[in-house]
Amino acid sequence: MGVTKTEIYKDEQNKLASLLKVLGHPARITILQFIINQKSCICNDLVEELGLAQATISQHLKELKGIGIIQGSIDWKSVCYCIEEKVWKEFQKDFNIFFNQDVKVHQCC
Amino acid sequence: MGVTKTEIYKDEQNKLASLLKVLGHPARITILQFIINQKSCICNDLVEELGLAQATISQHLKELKGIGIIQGSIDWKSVCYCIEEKVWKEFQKDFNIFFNQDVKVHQCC
DNA sequence: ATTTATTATCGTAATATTGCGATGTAAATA
DNA sequence: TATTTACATCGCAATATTACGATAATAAAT
Repeated sequence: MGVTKTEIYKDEQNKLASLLKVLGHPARITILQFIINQKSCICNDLVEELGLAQATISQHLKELKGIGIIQGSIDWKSVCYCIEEKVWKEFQKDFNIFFNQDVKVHQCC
Repeated sequence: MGVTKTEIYKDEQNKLASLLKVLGHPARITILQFIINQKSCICNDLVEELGLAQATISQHLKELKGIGIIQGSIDWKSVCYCIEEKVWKEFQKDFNIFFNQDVKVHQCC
């Protein structure tokens, strides 16, 4: 075993879970914050900032690109990574639908 | 290797990431939704609803309890799982701080 | 054409997660 | 006391993730 049984869930649940999973790593949270804070969006700067190997940063960037939340465009001789606003806003919406639900307490609690 | 280097990140980043990681599984999303929807909060009902083994459900519930988002109290001869409202609201706050940031686009994008 | 700079990918070792059956535990019931 | 009910925990096999060094790949500079 060891494989998540995605087929037993609704698409919506699988989608939300996979977004949260990608965001559920401190390196990727840090990368996103660094990009958002406008300090820079160059891969090498992230390597210096985080102190992880370049291969590792590249791998994390790939996962973030995979969910579409960032996008890389060639700028001079580097790649500039930016937040993909449209996708970011979709995520906000998905998260809000889930987290801003009315949470009622049961009788037994 | 294979170990996340948590020591290189800020506590805040590690905390947010670990919350998101726990939520980043479709079974746990489904369990939360099921509890929220008031249908039931008994472990056995979740076993039937999701179609996973009882041991597996129990494990997922343990992880959710671990971040404090749910709480189990003994009700008759079962355990009633409920959303821990205070923690849920803290999470909402943490997530909103992160996701509702102003996202500006760089010059190069 | 060669070198340099920047990023991506490959292969691998260490570790973590997922899911399950088997077993343990605790309380209610017969 | 023995049995049943409802969960929790253990131990395991399969798979996934994390991080890294080495090595492409690409484009600019020399």
